[in-house]
Amino acid sequence: MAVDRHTGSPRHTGSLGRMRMSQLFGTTLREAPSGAETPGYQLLLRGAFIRQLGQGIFAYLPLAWRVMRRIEDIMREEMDAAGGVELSMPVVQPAEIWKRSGRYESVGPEMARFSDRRDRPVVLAMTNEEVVAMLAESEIQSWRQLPKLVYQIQLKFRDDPRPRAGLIRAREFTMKDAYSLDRDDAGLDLQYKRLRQAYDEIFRRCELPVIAVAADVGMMGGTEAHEFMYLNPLGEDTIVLCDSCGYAQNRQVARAGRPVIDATEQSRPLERVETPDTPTIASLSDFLGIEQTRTAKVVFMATDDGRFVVAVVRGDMQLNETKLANLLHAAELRPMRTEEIESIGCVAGYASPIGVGDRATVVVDEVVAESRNLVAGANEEGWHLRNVNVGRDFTPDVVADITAAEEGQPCIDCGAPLRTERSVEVGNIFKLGTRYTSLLGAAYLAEDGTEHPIVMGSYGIGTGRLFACIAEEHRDERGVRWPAALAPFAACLCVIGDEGFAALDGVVGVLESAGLDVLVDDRGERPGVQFADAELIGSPVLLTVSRRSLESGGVEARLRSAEGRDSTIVPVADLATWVAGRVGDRRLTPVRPRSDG
RNA sequence: CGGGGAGUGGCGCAGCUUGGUUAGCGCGCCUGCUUUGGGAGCAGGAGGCCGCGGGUUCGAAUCCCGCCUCCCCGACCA
Repeated sequence: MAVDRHTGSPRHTGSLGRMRMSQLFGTTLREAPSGAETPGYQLLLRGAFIRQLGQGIFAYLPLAWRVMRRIEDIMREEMDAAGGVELSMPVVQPAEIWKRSGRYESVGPEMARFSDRRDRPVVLAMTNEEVVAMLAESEIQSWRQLPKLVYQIQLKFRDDPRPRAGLIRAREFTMKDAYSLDRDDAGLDLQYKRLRQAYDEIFRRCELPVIAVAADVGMMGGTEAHEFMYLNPLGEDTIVLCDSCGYAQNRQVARAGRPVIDATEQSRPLERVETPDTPTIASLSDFLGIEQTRTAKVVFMATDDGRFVVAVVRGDMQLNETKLANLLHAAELRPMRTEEIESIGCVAGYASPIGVGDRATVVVDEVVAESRNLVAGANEEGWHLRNVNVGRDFTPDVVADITAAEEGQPCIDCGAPLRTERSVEVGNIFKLGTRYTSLLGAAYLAEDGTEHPIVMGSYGIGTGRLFACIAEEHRDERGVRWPAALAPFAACLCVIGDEGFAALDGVVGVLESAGLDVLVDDRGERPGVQFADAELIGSPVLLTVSRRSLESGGVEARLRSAEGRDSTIVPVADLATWVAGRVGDRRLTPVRPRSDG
């Protein structure tokens, strides 16, 4: 068939039309738009996978959408295998249900709120515990109807104060969120464990290396939580790892082994010492010529319900605000303002918990409580106190671990030095318990006729974020190298010259009849342009048909994952087998339901 | 919200300090010819409220004021 590459008329007929490059929507870019600094994000923009429409708001163009659908299909298979059923819950929700759970007030401006035409307050969904609890209330009456696992893949909106790194932290994003409903904690434990396995399998099939770490429950509430972390410096979470025993926790909750403290040291008398110009621990230890471990510092925080908190940690350690907030059952902590600090009789930079009395809650870190004779402020500009001892000089309201684990500190389990890593949270699982179900009245009748609140769990994976992390993980300087199971197409076919176009139908035919999807570059571009775009798009198999390849006996084929550009000639008759053998994971295999345990 | 940076054809940038023809360059785009294995060559074109509004001035992309948007750092964040 003669093919006119220049008139704009259709270049092929029949089923090829589904996968012509000329049909795709979006232009590849030689340079990434300024402002995109994350390397994978740059490649997604250059390859016309995504376009930004506003801060944290993106359009997924056809290439990205094909990848997203494949990711979603993997998630559906694994969620179904874990016993889940898919449903869809509304994005626009009545504010009423969020008021009933108490989160309408507690989550803050991160939740988008507006009014409908009759002035009724509504919100955009940022997660769906309330809706699930309401559905459970209406649908579940008996213990016989439990357990359940429901999930959806659906849009979320969170008005994040600072979106960044493209899709890694967007405001609008899709998320797979799942919710388990059980009779009791034992049932929840079982589903939690099963979902954790399902998540491991999802990330394995997506070829994204993640580790599960124990995490803070945050705004979700509940008793236990794990986050699935992709280790990458562009992440915003710090996790604490022990290479020796496998301890892995989010820094928000991680504990480190305590330093050995000499408990036999005698308490010495309190002593005022003049220390001009020493408002920081560093300047204080320099001035007095003592280790920072011999000092105590005071951090002033206020809770969202207006309580003042004086937190005392050793000078060389950092306050962990999450630990402190959890300890105080506070939704939020903020630093106290200077005038507030003065109002409780303290002087910033030279602060002491001595004399605060009941004007604030005094929380002392365990290490400080056990140490003797520390140097602390004197609540007077330019003065400190030597030999401060907890218990003798002031009485704390609470003694607890409120410091952040640091790189190099001993592991609490095995004592080996801890390591910290930056990471991106791509999924999480929470044991919620009865927090939502009891507030929203979701209960069931047990075998013995007594009523109990349903026990709930919640499980999320950010699909857009997962997509972005995969692009960060699998790339080189020329583009993304998509895992075979996820690539927008199994193969990309570059077509060179009239001879290439003439052979096109036969080549694509054998691939299509083998069930392989091919993106045909029918643009008639020069070879270099086609090669560059094929590598940018990143399908696992790169094919070229041309006079040269045909004279050599077939189609040139190589793998996108290969380092060099060496290719082999594959006869057309063998092509389907060759390609299929190299994208084996791509055709999704049925997943059998897992047995429990 | 605080600190920093940037808005000029689809993308990347220059011009602005020191106001003055028709706002320029590379890539991309359109037409023609030549080309066809790693982002072609030649020729001819199209495309700009120079982010928005106000002000100064005979005259503003350029100077002044206000606002908006985007990016980075921090605060914040399931």
